[in-house]
Amino acid sequence: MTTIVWFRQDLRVSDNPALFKAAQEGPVLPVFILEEAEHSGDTHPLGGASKWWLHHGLAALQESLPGLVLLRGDARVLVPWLVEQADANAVFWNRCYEPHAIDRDAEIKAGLKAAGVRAESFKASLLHEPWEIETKSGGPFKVYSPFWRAAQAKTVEAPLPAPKKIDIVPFSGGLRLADLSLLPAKPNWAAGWETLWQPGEAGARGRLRAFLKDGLQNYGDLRNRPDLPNVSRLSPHLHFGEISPRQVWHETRQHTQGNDRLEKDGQKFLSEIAWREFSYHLLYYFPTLPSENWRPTFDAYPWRESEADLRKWQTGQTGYPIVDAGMRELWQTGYMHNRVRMIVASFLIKHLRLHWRHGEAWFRDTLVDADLANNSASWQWVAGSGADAAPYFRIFNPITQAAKFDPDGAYIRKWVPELSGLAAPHLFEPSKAPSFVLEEAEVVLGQSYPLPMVDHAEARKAALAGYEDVKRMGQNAA
DNA sequence: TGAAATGTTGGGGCG
DNA sequence: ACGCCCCAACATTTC
Repeated sequence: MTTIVWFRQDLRVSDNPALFKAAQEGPVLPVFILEEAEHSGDTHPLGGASKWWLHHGLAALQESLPGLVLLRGDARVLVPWLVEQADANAVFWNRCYEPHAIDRDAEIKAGLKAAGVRAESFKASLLHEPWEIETKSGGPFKVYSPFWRAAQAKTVEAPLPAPKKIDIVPFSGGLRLADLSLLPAKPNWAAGWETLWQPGEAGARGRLRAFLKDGLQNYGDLRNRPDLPNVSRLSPHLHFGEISPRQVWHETRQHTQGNDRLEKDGQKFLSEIAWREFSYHLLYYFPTLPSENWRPTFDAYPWRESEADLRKWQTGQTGYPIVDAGMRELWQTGYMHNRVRMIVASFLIKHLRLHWRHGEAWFRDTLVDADLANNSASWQWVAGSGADAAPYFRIFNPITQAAKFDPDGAYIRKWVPELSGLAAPHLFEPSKAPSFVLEEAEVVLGQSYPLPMVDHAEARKAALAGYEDVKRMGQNAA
């Protein structure tokens, strides 16, 4: 009476409803299937950084679940195949919400049921199912704040413990982790990443606890400071389900209880978790979110195309220190501080007028926390084309943003070391520094560090001018 | 979870 | 003493 537990984006044993229920019922065969884009039909496949994380996340899961079977290929084929091989009578999994995953799971579930095999899916990756939260008139929310209000009115279920005992069925037909080829070969751009990150369930719990203890105080303000350690850095753990939002929710509340100020910071932190929920809500109801403007009027925006400019942005050679610092942090660590994500995204879209899809694709390939819902919702948020998005005319000034949020320049100095000799005000805008200051700092603009690839004031004007087309489109439609 | 342009106010220098 | 101008400093509007 074996139950297959199909792991996907839920690489944990605690608060794992599919695993918990299966373990209660009897013998369990846990499996993870690496799907390649060519058979999954996924138009937004796993990026390189995500693969690195996945490798280590699976390694950690294998330690707590020694019988975890690894397969590679088409889940539509492999799940039924495994059912037959293991003579299983049920398959359990925790739900995913990406459009291609929904289609795939529905098809697999129908096939299993037709074959007389039990198939059950569970809520595990969200506080609330996208369809559990709706407006008074019965539709999806399109604005964050009322969504968050509605979410707060609901109770968040208590997390499940890890199963006391799991009777794991042996299976010999799986692959070794190395056979999944998830790690970069040469060049090994992820060298040293294991000192930055601890993928896996234990790492996730440790990160949450460290954050609550050392980072949560004054989170409301300090979370905007890329030079300080006051963000949780839980995003990759959440993406791969090494910790559940329920666990984060309850542990945060427990930690802050009774301390008014800390409770406020905790609430602010949970509201960021709620942005993740809102993104999933949007993706569920608007499955074209990853590729199409949510506001169709933005189709009229006159985007530029420039491989060379895109490359400068990707490699952190724009000549704007805060932008370059962010892009280099991303490349070197698989992560970027959220405040800086907004700045670099605004720069790509508004200063360079390159389509947000280019940014979405680059982030998806390079972020360890790349997440279809968060990534596409956030890019459209910055572009102004999304639901409850920032207005298009809100254009970040990369110089004042740097001065505001990296006041001492420590973040810039860390990631753009060729500017480390410059003192604070000049560091934000080297091109305006007097020549003797540059000389003193051993900065040669155009050589050791690029000149600004665009002029801020001009770029801003051009971006706003382009927006006129969008407005015109809106008028025509109305 | 902006920035820049424009408008308003009030203190101080000055004839 | 007074009006005038300049211009921070702050507020409001616009993009």
